[in-house]
Parts: sequence; C-alpha cells; structure tokens
Amino acid sequence: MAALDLFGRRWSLRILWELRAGPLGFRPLQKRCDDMSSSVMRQRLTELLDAQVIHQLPDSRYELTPLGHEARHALDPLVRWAERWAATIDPQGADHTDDQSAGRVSPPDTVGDGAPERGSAD
Amino acid sequence: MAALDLFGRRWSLRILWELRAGPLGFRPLQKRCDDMSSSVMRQRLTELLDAQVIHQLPDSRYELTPLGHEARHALDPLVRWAERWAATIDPQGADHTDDQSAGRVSPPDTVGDGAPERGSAD
DNA sequence: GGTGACCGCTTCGGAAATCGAAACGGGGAG
DNA sequence: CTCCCCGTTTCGATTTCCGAAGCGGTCACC
Repeated sequence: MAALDLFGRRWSLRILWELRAGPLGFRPLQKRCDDMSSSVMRQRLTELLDAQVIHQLPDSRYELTPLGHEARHALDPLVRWAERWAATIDPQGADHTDDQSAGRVSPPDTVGDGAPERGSAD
Repeated sequence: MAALDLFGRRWSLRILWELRAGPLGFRPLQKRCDDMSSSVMRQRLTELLDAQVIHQLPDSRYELTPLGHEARHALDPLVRWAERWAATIDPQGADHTDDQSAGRVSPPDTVGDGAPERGSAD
C-alpha cells in the first residue's frame, strides 16, 4: 500500500522511468519529465531518495539504486500492458504528428474516437 | 505515458487493487479504499470506466474487465517489489499482520529520516 | 575581470485536484 | 412509515501542483 501511495503521486513513476537509462542532474531530469515544476520535482526526488529508490552521486546527479532498478523492472509488465491497452482502445489512426499535448493525457474515450494521444513507450 | 497518467492519479491503482477479488458496489468499494471522498471516487470510476478497465454490472456494482484483470496482474511484479522494498527499508517492525492506517502513506522513515506519516504493507 | 549559460534548489501566488460532509432519490426490512 | 444502506451529485475547504522568478554557485569565453 505504501508503494501504491508512493508511486501514485503525480510524477514518481515518470521520474523512475526517465532515470532508467542512467544518472541525470536536476534540470536535465526536469526537462525530460515534460518540464515539470521544480518544486514538485524536488518533492518527488526527496520522497524517492527517502525511499531509497534513488540516490545522489557526488556530482549531485540522481541515479537509481539497485532497489530502484528492480522497481523499474517491476514496472515492465505494466508498460507492456499499457501498449496492449492503447492498441485496444485506440486502434485507429495512430498518426499524431501534429500532437502538441503537454503533460496531461486523458483516459481515452472509446473505440472510434478521434482524440489521439502519445502512446510511445520509448 | 497515458497509462502513467491514468494510474498516476490518487486512487486509481488502489481501486484496481481492491476490485481484484470481485465486483463491489460504490459504497463498499469506497469503504475499502480508506473511505476516500465519494466525489473523487466517482471521478476515478468514470476514468476507469472510460478506459475500459472496469465496467458496471446490471446490479450497478463495479467489476474489472478482462483488460482490467490484465492490468491488475501487470501490477503483480510491482507488488512483489513493494514487499521486498518494505523488507529492505523497514526490517525491524516486521509485524504487518495488522493494517488499518488512514489514507496517506509515505516512504518509510526507518532509515535515517523522520518523515511524517505512516506506512503499512499489505 | 566581466558576462552569459547552465547548474541545484527555494520561494510564492494562483490554478487544479482532493477532501469531507451533506443531501438527493430509491430499495428493502421491520 | 421508519430505518438503513445504496449510488450519486453538489459545494466549500484544504492540499497539492504548477509556473515562473530568484538565489548562490561553477565554468567557459572574451
């Protein structure tokens, strides 16, 4: 349950996700996370730090701990599900070249709607 | 990313989790989810309904769709990780037989810091 | 030495999400 | 009819999040 709460916050999962490839500094990480507010970012970072999911390198960059990497991998099935999910509910034109949605993605309406969103799992 | 947003909301994962054992009505479900606000509950329910993760039975109870069950199972590794995580950072109060804490759970503070709220493992 | 760019991080006012409790109409039991 | 539980909506109060500006610091460059 604690985990559900920790990861149920707005950018926690995203941060975990963006850190998967390697350590990142504060501002770079912020940019990767859709330019989220630095205030909230610091907050999430602190929570994650406290949960020992990430830690800070001597050069002050943030990096996943072994525990953090496990969490990120534990997330994999969910990512795979997300892809299937996207394919199920949004099977039509997956062409959103003109997409300009910022941070907010809404739950898809229904099959047959024309409201594309970003479904890239990177 | 859309999934990260859908599940990044406050009670989404919890609802998914509480529905794992079978269909539940509105108020029962609400009680199970730490008595969350009915307003937010309705909102989450709508989002989940819209995302075709849950659906409503003729007797108006809520139930996971096949897609929803997949999501719940996709969550399994995360749950397993959570247990390991709890054991890693909170190895002393190793008695999680009881559980009735309120809504907010924070990253455990066992090691080093004195963060406020309490966490419970399920 | 001065300037500008990036850095980690904090502060603050306003917007949005969440809460909490009350209330509606309806169903079933006593 | 009354009492209790139900699903659901509404509304004011609180919490969280956002967005932008600012602080002190480093480093390259001129």
